[in-house]
Amino acid sequence: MLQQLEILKKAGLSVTESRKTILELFFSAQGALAHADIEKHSSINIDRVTVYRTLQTFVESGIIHQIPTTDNTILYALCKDSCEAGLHHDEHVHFICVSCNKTNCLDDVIVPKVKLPNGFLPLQTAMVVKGTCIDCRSPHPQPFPQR
Amino acid sequence: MLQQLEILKKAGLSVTESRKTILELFFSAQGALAHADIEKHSSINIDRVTVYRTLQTFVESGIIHQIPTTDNTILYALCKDSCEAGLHHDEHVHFICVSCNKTNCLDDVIVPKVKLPNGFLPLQTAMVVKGTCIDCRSPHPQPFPQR
DNA sequence: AAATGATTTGCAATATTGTTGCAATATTTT
DNA sequence: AAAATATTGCAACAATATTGCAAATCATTT
Repeated sequence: MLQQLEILKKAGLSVTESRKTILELFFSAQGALAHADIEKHSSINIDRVTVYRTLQTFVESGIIHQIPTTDNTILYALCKDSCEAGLHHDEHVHFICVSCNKTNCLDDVIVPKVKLPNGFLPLQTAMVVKGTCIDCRSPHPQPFPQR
Repeated sequence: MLQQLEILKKAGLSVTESRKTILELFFSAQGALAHADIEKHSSINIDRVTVYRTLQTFVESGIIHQIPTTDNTILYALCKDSCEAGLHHDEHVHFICVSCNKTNCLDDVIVPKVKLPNGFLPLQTAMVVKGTCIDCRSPHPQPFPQR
């Protein structure tokens, strides 16, 4: 709660109810969130348009980062420490569980550098692993699949 | 032309005009294609729905593979040799140029293995690099940005 | 604390994108 | 060539995304 406020201020953003609420949701979520997850969240009553604009603002301010997917959605997750506005240092691996459908940031697994052909200049690299997560392999799996 | 026909037959698919046309488009394209690229392609007059279904069929048959993006689209590109139906061996790096917006398969750059935390079981890994491609760094860049 | 100015929000309208059922058509098989 | 199967296009619909603008909220100054 205190933390959220500081994040917004540090990013130079106005502190509004919507932004606080959405930020809080990210903190309490166990994985990455899609636009639809936020919009349809039971305890939230924020206009679709505001959600779109808030997510965009947060990305531009380095508060959250995007995770690419192959299902016409964009997933968003909190940036750890210091992502500068616009330029994200989120060079960690993302894991999408095909069973429970949760997406986790593996913050400790950094994306390895690859050698590109001559002339290709990399700026940012995303790595997304699909598979089965630890919860779904443990003896007590989630009762219901998520998202 | 001959090649396209064989690909369809080998995949056990009916050889139809739509499929031949779309496959041909992939062969003549310089990069990956999104649904919209195909639908809006000048010389093509295929129903939206057919395009959706064709892309889905091609993915399931191992003819094309999907490339995840962070812009609410899915990109598709031809699979090189042997992708089995459903299970793709497209473990190469994809490069999205932030200047001309073309996406290339870097077929020779294979995705490195990463060590995941205990309990995480990987099935498939995607790696997408954003940056500047060789064409846009060369002395004669594309006159107009694409896509 | 109130007034001011700047920013943000929600609504409405619109545009774009994706899905489903079904009849007509095309393809494959016999 | 006819029968059986599969594909296509249309129509209707559903879901998702974008824009302009007035009302409301927030930050700043007094």
